Amino acid sequence: MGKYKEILDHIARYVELSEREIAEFTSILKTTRVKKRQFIIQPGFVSEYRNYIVKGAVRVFYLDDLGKEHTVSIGVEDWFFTDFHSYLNRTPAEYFAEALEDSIIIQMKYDDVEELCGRIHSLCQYFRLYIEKALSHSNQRVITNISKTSEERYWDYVNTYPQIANRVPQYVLASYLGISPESISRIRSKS
Amino acid sequence: MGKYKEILDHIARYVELSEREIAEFTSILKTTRVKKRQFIIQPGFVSEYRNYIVKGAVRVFYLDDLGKEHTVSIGVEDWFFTDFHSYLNRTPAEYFAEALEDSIIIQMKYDDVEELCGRIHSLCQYFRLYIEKALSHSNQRVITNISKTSEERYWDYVNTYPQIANRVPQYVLASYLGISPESISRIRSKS
DNA sequence: AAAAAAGCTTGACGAAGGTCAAGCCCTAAA
DNA sequence: TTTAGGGCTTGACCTTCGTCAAGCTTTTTT
Repeated sequence: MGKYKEILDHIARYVELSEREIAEFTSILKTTRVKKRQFIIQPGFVSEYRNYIVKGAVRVFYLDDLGKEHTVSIGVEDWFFTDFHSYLNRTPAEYFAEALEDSIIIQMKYDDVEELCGRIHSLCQYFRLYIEKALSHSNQRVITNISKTSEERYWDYVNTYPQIANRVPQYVLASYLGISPESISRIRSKS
Repeated sequence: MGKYKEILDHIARYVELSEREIAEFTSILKTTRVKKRQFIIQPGFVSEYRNYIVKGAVRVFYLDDLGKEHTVSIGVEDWFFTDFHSYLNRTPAEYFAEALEDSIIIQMKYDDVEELCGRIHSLCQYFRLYIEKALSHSNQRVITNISKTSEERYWDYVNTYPQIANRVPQYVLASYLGISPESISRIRSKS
């Protein structure tokens, strides 16, 4: 079971699973390798899985009517991602998920997760606690977006996630923060 | 138990609770009445409760360094609100929650909710499912904020929540959408 | 190693929307 | 019914930031 060490450690930070529960949980997992620039989720197809990044980096983005990209999330090791709306409602995705590097991800199907959460209380607890944190984080992002200037948002991000900011292309960061790449360039050149 | 009908109906849309579980759950609930303009959460104090609105309207907002208000959420009947970060971490709140009308809210304490979620599987399921939906919604709001113009955001909101838009002051809606009240006024006068 | 693709920078320009200030309107209290 | 306060509107102005275009640098591919 060494191959699922990372995700099991992640869960262990929230709840304790028995040997039997671990076995049941890992039985629904599937490891997938993707190459840089490969899509894991595409509009039109249902986002069947919750995806956990073991190694690499992935961004989720929305392509608007004018062809502009808007990044929903940037994930590296130990992050989950999916098109949540598509995943929860089994409707076609509206977002792309694209590997920014060659990556290894662990995937778990909606039906399997729901079935296990229905049977295993501690797993249900884990997902509840994890998602609550994610929600608090998402709320914070909304407020940051409407209350701070571009420059503040940029430096906040770079200071909070310096390793991610160095790792992803600047235009990805720009579309995550809602700033044009040119403006990011100008902000950087000021100092 | 007629007094908890609304919130129990809300839960019943996600999971089924036994008589005994309903009794345990309602035992941790407390009903509070607040007057218009009264604060339910204030910066500096821990947001102890998850709050459910039975009747009335409440907004949660952040006051920035320059004294500008930024609305995190606008809730009416059948909505939950809290300062999630404060509630989850038992740290002082950063947001205000203010009654926009005389309101009736149901409150449940963090410790009580956690204790019950640890014991009652279906309640844990309920919160998990509800929060997952809230997260998907919050993600959507982030994307709307960075990808649409002020005018689009305004009309989207008014079309999606016409009854809320009519019920709350325009400056509240403005600070929710990240637009100045003057601009909202101009957008409206165009048509 | 050469060619192509992807990403970053800089400048000129313009539009969207914020700020400030004044006045109006409506509700609720005296 | 008058007055005060809260909320909304309108105008003038100005700042921020996005767009377009061109050139440069770095990375990837053949």
